[in-house]
Amino acid sequence: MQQRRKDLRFPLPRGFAARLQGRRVLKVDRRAKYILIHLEGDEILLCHLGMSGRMLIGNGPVLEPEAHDHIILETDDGGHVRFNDARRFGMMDLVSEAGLARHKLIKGLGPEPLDPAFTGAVLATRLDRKATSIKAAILDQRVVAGIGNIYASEALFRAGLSPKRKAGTVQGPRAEKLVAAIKAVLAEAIAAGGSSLRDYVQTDGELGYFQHRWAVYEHEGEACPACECDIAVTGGIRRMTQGGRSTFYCPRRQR
DNA sequence: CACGCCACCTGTGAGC
DNA sequence: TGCTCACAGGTGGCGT
Repeated sequence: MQQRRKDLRFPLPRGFAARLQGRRVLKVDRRAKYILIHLEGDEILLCHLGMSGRMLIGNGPVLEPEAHDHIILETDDGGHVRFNDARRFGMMDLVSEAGLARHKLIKGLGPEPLDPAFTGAVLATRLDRKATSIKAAILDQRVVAGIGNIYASEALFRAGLSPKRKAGTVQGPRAEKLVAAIKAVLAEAIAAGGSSLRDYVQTDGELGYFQHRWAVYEHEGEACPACECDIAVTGGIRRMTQGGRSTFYCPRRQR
């Protein structure tokens, strides 16, 4: 294990390298956008990729680290896993199994969107009386965990809901429809290998290709795939800024 | 407490 | 060609 910086977004924990040294990996899973690497000895390596972070798996030792290779995990078969993150919005921490649910980055997280327990009724309850926009609400990891800016626009488009709609009004059938849309968008994106912006790659180095299926994201001015309307009249897909983030939507289809 | 906004950091691409 | 500037996938923290 090579630790090439003392911090990522946050300081790495004291004794970080020593606490990883020689630990066998028991399993890897995740909660929301956090990767959980469970290690022998009651230690979980908690990782978040931020916006630009990548885990790159390679054979053999890392002879010459590349720019922004911050953490290099060496495996006992002679291979390695590099955490590379140009923007350094990613983070890592170590936590015990019992401490995970109480960890400050984990404890407030909302339900997993792909969990069968995440239903329209559950979302409706969590949105009840929320004054903020539905776009901001589904991006809020405390409301539902794991939806990012691209999939928020895509899910609202599929559900036919305006991103500007007050979150508290998404109740009953609207909440059911939104939950179905969120599940469908995420499942399809996972099956397609994720979305690529610029140089995003999967662990095998291939580009994700869900971006080719975006209906609205980065399609400003283009025809809405669900409308028959004349683009010369409607202007097609629109882009606006909400909370400093881009939102793409069809004002005719989404209400 | 709920909400809106900014900062964090670097790379990229557009515009001049 | 080379410079400057706006913007980018996330989220913690602060002010209101």
